[in-house]
Amino acid sequence: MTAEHTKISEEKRQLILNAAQKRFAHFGISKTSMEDIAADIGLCKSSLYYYFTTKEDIFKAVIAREQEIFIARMEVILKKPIPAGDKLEQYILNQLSFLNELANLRILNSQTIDELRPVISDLFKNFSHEELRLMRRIMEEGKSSGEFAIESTQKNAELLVHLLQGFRIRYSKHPLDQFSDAQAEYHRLESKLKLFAHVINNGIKNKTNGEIK
Amino acid sequence: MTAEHTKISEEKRQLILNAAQKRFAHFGISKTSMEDIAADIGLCKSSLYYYFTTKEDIFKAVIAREQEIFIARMEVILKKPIPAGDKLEQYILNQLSFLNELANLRILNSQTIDELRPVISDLFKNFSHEELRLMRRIMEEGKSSGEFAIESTQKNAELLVHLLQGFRIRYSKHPLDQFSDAQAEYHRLESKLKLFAHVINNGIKNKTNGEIK
DNA sequence: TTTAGACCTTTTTCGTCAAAAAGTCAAAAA
DNA sequence: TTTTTGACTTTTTGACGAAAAAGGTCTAAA
Repeated sequence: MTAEHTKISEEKRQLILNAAQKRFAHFGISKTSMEDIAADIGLCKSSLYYYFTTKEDIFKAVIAREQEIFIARMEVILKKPIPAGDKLEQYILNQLSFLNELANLRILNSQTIDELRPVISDLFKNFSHEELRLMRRIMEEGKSSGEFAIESTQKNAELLVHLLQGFRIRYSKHPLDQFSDAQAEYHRLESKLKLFAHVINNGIKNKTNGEIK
Repeated sequence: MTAEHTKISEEKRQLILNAAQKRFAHFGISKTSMEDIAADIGLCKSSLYYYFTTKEDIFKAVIAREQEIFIARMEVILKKPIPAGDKLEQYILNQLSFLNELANLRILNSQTIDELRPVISDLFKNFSHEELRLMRRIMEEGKSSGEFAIESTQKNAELLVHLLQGFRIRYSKHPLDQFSDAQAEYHRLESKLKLFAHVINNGIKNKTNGEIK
């Protein structure tokens, strides 16, 4: 019987992931040892192997959890009884929080990427697929309601997802917390995302709804 | 008297840059020695130091030249007697060739980036500034002619440049030549950029011109 | 079911040293 | 005067092996 089946085990798994995530964010993956993680929650190193098979497994779980949280939050948005354009805007604005979390995790740190390229690549592919699924739903909804004037929901969804992913990468190269005032930077980024949502919405909407920024 | 002042010198400088660029593309920066570059054009290593102060200097010059070529090509587009929307589209579509050249140069190779982070950062900042200047000109032109319905030319230009830069980074992570059929991948990317141009154009244009994809 | 300690194996780290590459300079060549 | 060179010094790299650290396994015990 594997550990995940009991409630207690699942809680401890989360504890381990929390500790690992903090360590990873502070020191990076390679500078975080299994002993460190174990010590943080008062366990012996070998106990971690009861819950996870390898260190890489823990890393994957940390990222996957973060991605699942993001996807879940987006699912909530998709279920709201609001126009597709508004959903799109909220989706775009939510990049902000996700961006911060990823940046803190230093997944994008090039050293980390070199070490774990295939792992990250897999996680990224899967996540990308999920994002695309959500975005396509927004597109389909907007198209079938006549709100969006688009031809291919697939292509438009792909474009948007890729733009957002590029945006994330670009901004995680210039992390917010480093230099300038983080708060100000945050607001600047937010207003950029708002403009982005506005332009895109304008760009794919039917010509009936008219106001311009 | 420095070397750049004579015509002969300038030509030799370009020869050196060509040789260096080829080497960098093939073997990466660290695996290219000054001797290699010199030998390629039948010179002695120490002669290179007559034209460039350091190896890093050569690298910077290679990148800068590539960026200048891109900027110059965009300047040509800006001078054409066509609507701002068409200029914008052409600007966006030209990402494609630039992307390939950058990818070939392996600037984005993470090892390289780690070695030369501050250098690249500087070059990137300057280039970013140039791009912004060009994009702002397109925005201003479109706004003053009434073609674009935008409020802040600065903010819209910034948004577009950042989206394009993100797009470039994203796609250079998945280089074209590697796996799948390069030709097919190229066309897919091109059609994505076309859609991008279309959506953006639609998004910022006045409501008078109406056709929808 | 969960944990810890002993244990083994693999990976990193660290020092050292020789080779390679970067960079300097005065003199020669054009 | 501009350009090139070879001899030179300084700095960086890569290989090697020993020691330390970290990853991972297993059994006994709580």
